[in-house]
Amino acid sequence: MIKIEIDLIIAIKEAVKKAFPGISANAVEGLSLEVPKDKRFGDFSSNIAMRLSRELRKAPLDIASGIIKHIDKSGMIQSVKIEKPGFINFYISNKRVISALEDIVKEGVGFGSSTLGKSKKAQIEFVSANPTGPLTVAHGRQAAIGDSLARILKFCGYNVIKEYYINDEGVQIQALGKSLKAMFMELMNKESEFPENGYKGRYIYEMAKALTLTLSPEKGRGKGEGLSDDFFMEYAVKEIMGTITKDLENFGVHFDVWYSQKSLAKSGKIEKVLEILKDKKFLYQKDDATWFRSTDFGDDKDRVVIKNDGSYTYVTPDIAYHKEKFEKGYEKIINIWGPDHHGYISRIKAACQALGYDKEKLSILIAQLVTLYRDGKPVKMSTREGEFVTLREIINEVGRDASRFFFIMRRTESHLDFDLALAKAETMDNPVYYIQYAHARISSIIEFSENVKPNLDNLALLDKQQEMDLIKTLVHYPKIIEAAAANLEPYILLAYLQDLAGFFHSYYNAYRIVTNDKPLTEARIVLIHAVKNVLSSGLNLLGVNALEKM
RNA sequence: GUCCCUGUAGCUCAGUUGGAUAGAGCAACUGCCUUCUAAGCAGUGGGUCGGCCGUUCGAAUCGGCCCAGGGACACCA
Repeated sequence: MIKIEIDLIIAIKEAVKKAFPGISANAVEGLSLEVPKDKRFGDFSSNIAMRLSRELRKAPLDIASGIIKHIDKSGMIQSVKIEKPGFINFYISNKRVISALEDIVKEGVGFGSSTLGKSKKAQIEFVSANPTGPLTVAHGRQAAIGDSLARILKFCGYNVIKEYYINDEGVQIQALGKSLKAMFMELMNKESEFPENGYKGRYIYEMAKALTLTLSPEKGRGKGEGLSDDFFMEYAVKEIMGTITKDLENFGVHFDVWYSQKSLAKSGKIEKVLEILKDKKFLYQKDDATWFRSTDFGDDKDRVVIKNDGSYTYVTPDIAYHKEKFEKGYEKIINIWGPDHHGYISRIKAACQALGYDKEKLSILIAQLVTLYRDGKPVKMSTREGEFVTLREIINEVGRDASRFFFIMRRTESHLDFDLALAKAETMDNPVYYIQYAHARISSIIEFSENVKPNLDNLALLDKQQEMDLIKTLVHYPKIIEAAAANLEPYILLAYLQDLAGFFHSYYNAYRIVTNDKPLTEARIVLIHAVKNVLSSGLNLLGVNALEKM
């Protein structure tokens, strides 16, 4: 909560106690203010009068007028008005707004950051794409959201670890190895058999082609004899993980931990977690398989953890993996999954509860589908068939900034239409440039006025409507950051930056920053510096560059 | 069939967790560059918040029942 708000709430609480001495203590506890959508209703609004109506058995309007009699209107408050049903609306004085700007300037680049997270350990696992092919648009969205979220949480004082879970074993990986082998054999004019669930993408061909060059006949295995399935499998995983890592780095996404499922399997942790579940009586045998009683925790049906052939299902290692997350002491565990994993939420949460962990610490976000539009038509995709648009292609086509921005533009759980032409357009249609342009414009003005020093002494000269709007918007930045963190939604920040940029463009067109009036210019330069700082801070949290020139 | 998500302006979407006359961008139309970046600004038009009922001071928001679209319902990963 921001300082003005805290001061206001204290003032209201005192006024309520003075106006209605007999009021119960908890009536004013947890009192919060609202920022009205419409400026006409003031800078902050309170519904306390309506809330107290029942307890006091009085009309909200009467309660409101009783309260405002006891509110000190000197200093921070310009005026207080009562509106129809019983709202009390507060209009903050210019003086108080300007002192808020002073505080913002003094905080500098740290403005907006907080210690809300209290250095608690947080882990965010995202992308975690199977190494069976290149990253696609869908992964791009998860990468952009996850990385931005990590930055925001860090800004809020969390100790954040970004983790990628590598699914480097299992049926799909075997199919990948076999696909590569088949392609390699074909290129060597040897008999080959393409697996039923094989991967047909162009990247398979390219890997096979590269192998034909590196595996020389002199080494005695050039024709493919003696090359095991495992060899091809490991080779393919290594290669693909290499390109995935590179793509992510190019996208500005850096992971702290790469967690291999294979290593998890080798560690014996899967057997251990099964033992624990068994001891707790959450496992039973049926049809030669071992089942987990996930229905005890609200899942639709029980789940198989050991198949009748003795192998594990997909969830089994994942249960062990999640146990480890809790064991490592993370207070906030965030997973970002694709929509196809929707059904797994309840079973993973069930497993965590069965193991005795607090499921509230685990947030599983589903990053909904991305529909790519090219020339107004949706682009169809299928990984198996090799028909897909890769993240790399998107970055090459529209650039890193625009792609990150577009991926974050909508709520995580809502479908996203990604229009390639729009993202690429360097015109006013494109919202990325709108924000970057505001930042570049400010840089340009600052450069133009390099002989003018920002001067805090003259801030009282700021009295224009647009100036107050700008400062009030800046004041809300910390609240926005908190909201984005609390809701795990970076788009809240993005929308705010659009607003802020809008207020700046408006101001810029209404008034000149640099004039012959030196004190006024000094004050305005202070203001635009503050705007620039917040724009750059916010863009940075989204992983988008704040450009000095455009 | 069961469960989950979605339904708000011509299009793409917000709506501060129940607040006031429901907003933004795009598209359409009208203006603004001899002065700090026109990738910008100012303005106009555009709505049965899918429908009905309920909860209360107050509902796009909460509950129930319908309608429409999408997704998930493996001893696949």
